[in-house]
Amino acid sequence: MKPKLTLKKIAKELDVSISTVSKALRDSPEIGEETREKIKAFAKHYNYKPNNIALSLKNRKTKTIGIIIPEIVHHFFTTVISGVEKVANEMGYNVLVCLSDNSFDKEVLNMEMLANGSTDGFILSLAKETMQKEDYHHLLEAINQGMPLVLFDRVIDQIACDKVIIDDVTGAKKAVQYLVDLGCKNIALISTVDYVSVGKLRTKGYRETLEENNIPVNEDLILKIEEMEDSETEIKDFLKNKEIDGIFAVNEHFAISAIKSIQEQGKKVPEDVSVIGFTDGELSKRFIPSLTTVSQHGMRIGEESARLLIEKLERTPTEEDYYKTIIVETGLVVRNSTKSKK
Amino acid sequence: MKPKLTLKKIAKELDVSISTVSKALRDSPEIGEETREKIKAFAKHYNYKPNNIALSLKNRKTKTIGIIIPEIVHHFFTTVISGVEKVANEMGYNVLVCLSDNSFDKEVLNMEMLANGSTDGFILSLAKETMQKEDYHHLLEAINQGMPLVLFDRVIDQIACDKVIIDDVTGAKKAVQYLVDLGCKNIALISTVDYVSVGKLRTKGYRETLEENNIPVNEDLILKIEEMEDSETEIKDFLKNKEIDGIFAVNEHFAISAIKSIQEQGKKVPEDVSVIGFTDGELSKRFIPSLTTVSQHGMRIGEESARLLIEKLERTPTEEDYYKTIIVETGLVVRNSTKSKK
DNA sequence: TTTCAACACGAAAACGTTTTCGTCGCAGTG
DNA sequence: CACTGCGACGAAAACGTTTTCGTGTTGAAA
Repeated sequence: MKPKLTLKKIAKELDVSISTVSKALRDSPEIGEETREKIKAFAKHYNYKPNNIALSLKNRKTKTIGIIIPEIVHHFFTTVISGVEKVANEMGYNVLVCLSDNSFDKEVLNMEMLANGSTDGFILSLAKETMQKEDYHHLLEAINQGMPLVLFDRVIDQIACDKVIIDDVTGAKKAVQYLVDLGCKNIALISTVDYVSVGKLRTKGYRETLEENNIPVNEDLILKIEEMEDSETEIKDFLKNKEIDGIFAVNEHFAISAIKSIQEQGKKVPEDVSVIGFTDGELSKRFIPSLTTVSQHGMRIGEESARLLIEKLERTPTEEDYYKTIIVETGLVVRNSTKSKK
Repeated sequence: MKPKLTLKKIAKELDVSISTVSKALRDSPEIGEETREKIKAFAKHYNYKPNNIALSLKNRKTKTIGIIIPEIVHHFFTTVISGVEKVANEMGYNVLVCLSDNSFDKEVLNMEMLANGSTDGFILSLAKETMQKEDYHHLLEAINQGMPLVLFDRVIDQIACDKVIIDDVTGAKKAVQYLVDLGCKNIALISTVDYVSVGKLRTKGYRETLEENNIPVNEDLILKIEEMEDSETEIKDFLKNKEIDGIFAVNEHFAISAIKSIQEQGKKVPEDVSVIGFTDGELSKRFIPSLTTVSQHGMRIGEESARLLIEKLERTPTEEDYYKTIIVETGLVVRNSTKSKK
């Protein structure tokens, strides 16, 4: 086990000064050709790699970006990570991934851990608990310390920073309109509680579409779920004895639970009931019947977030500060959980 | 935007020396009570946090561990990450996640990125391409530089380091034996190519179990899949015109593709064919019929890996080096893709 | 009054870089 | 010969810590 090679060791070995070694390796014209070649040959031969920690300290930047997500089980978030990774690595950045487990405290803790030098900036999707508490002091603090912040997916208006979102309202509208066009008259909505912005916005799209089509909104057909754990039984109860021919669910899991319940009732999907989910994950593809979903392009979201963040990181400090919000459009992926259009 | 508070600034502000501030904050008895309290009050009020980079440089350790995984779409890997995160955070470590995308080059690149100071040690599951090339110089190099390494899931014997694996052979045996006990006579195996150790070992379990039950192994009933992309059609072709009543697949996806194909043939699962998969992911639970699977406890694997790594990191250098291999047992989760036992 | 601990604090080195600013020797010029 | 200029290199500061080793000031003991 040989300890890592440093400039100092090279310098001693070749009997020159540290500065000379540093300059030679960076191709400074100050150094004579002979010495330069000698040093470079030596460094290459012994596989010298500069120590990133020292560089970070010197440059006051780490070339890594932190991404904090509420949960990794959602396939959506994993595709976002891939997108961030892709762009970040292209630009020479590392990516540090942390999980908040939807807990406010863990989110704060994670940010504090990363803010003390580990990271140049953040990409994050807020924990459910955070949105509930509406306590954003940790975000403000980061911004205040000059750490750029990009919010994605679960964002809030109150914070001034770059944001990458999908158009939830329009996405929901596409889905519900599709159901209406299919001839559905009684369309149920299975959503999350309103403090998750996603739930609120998709609900909005649902309502607006119905109104636009002169279909009265029946509050009995709207279910708001608080706890993921109980969702399956809640949905089952909700669908009991209801006359519906269409369901719009705000995520895969709800959609699938709904289909199961429908089938247990002896009805068929899509013949009797058409179901559309949100978020195009592995489940949607593989489930039988495969799910018609609103697809949000996680990869794109990750890429855009990373680009936004790195842009902020690399701009000269004099440049004007202004914040962008990028909207990544959604698509409707039609599969087998909806009737085919005639 | 206020720049971060440092010891130096506190020192200047309070008109003491840097050393005094440092000592006061670390409760050194060298410092008089009055000064100590004054400094601590000031630091707390202005929310001083030591700079991790500087600490890393000084201590020559970063308190972060890097985890490199081949792909994140496998739900299994995400649970491993959670396990690592959990233990790591408990012990005051950060976790840096990188994806190799199953590419040898990306794996090497990632390791090089992390090895230069970003990380104290590695937890990794080898890329498919790496196992194919059998080129492990990057692993050896890391070990050589004194960076502990823990391999999990996809491991190789040639490298001397800590390992966390599941007992693939036994896991496969459990599954196949279960099928045999169900009365299946013609059990097919859908596996990956042999250089993925997982594929090889599970195949071994399959063969052994059949032999133990005096069932001849029929090579025509064994499918080895190279490319995930083509798996669906390959499986469909494979299952055509075959008299089988049981299938053991080495992962969820293969199992589900198999079920789909079976159903398209007009046969029923589990009435006509019982199917067992490997890896208990979201898909297995949600699919209809829900999948009977061999469950490998990713969370446990992650936890054990992290524990192993941190143990190595924190042992005093004089202690004897020796390597452990931890085997995390598998379970059989019985669901609806297999006939019920009579 | 001198001497010596004990106390409270500061100076400086070290971690591994980069970069600014010397400095030294030598060649060329007048 | 005296100056200038330049090529080639080194010293040192800086990034933010921790820690070792002073050092100056007390108060008390001799």
